[in-house]
Amino acid sequence: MTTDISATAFPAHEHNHAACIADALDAAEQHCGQHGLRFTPLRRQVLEIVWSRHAPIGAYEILDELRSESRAAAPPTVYRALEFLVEHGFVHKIESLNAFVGCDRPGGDHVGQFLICGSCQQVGELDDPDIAKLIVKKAKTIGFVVSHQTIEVRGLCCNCAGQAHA
Amino acid sequence: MTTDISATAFPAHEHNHAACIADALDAAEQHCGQHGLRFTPLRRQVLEIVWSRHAPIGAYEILDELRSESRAAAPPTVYRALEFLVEHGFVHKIESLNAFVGCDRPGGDHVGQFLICGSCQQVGELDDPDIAKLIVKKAKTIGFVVSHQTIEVRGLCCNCAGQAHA
DNA sequence: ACAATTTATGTTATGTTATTACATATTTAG
DNA sequence: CTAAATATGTAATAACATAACATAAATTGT
Repeated sequence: MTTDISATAFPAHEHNHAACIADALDAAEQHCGQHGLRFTPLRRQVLEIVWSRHAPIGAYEILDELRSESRAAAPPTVYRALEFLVEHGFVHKIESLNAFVGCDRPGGDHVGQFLICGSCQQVGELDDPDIAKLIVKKAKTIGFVVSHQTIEVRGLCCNCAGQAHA
Repeated sequence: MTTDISATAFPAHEHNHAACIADALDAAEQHCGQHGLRFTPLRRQVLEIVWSRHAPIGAYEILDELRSESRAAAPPTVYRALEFLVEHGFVHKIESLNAFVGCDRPGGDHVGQFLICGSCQQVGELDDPDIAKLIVKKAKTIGFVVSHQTIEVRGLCCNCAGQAHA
């Protein structure tokens, strides 16, 4: 069993979140530099807003935040920045919430398996090749060829599951 | 490997679709009878519309269809019927499409694993306990307790994958 | 059979999420 | 330094979903 847990998996309450943000921005900046992508001020600003917490944020909340940071913005401003960030793996969309979370592993070719805590709303990301492979294998038994997987799991995170019976 | 393929998995073009619909309506009616649920004319009508094809249908398309069948309807009419149908497992929502597909196995306690063909748009449903169990097991390794899984897979179905290199 | 209650549906309005279309500005390449 | 490509600004609207309240129909207890 080769479980590979992302660094975004349910950090403790007291963790140094400023460092999370800085690391994510640095990783994005580096990736863009290496791949000839333009990490513009707007894109950086939107990514920083997405990373303001480890929980999904909606496009219109990002919009409000941009405006409160006194940048002219309308929905396309946000959706275009998100499109870029999602395309290059800096952000994932949580389909079942119509909201977005940061990802600290640029490149975007991995399968995001999201664990969404119903109590604290935080999202952890499992990037487990065993799960991905099993799905490909099972789909193949009925002749289905997989190109992309959306996996979003509800439940209680390690922090909140413990408190439940406290 | 105990793959359990749903009857809703990519029927051939020539299949008897009227029978699909009839079976689904019968199954729903029977389930409701056995569980004291009210399978009202509206709910039956909406379920029938959802079953009109093996591809997801949006709420507003259902609404249009209802109106064309000369029933007074507004969005809540549709969403309330869908809420009932989803709750009891007659219909699933495809989160990544904001659309709905029929399910022929009432009860609703199974994990729906959806295979969405990018070519013909049809949706097959895999209901594979191995996948579900593996996800629960992997989540547990980081202390996450699973309550519900959303699995939506893109790719090409058995009919369309073959044609690709034709 | 009838009133009380619950459940389902009708109706209007509005909230939320996302895109189209076109103008302007900025960056990159020749 | 111009031309082309890319990114952003702006206005309007499309697509998806729910809130709130009125009415109708079915169920329950008497």
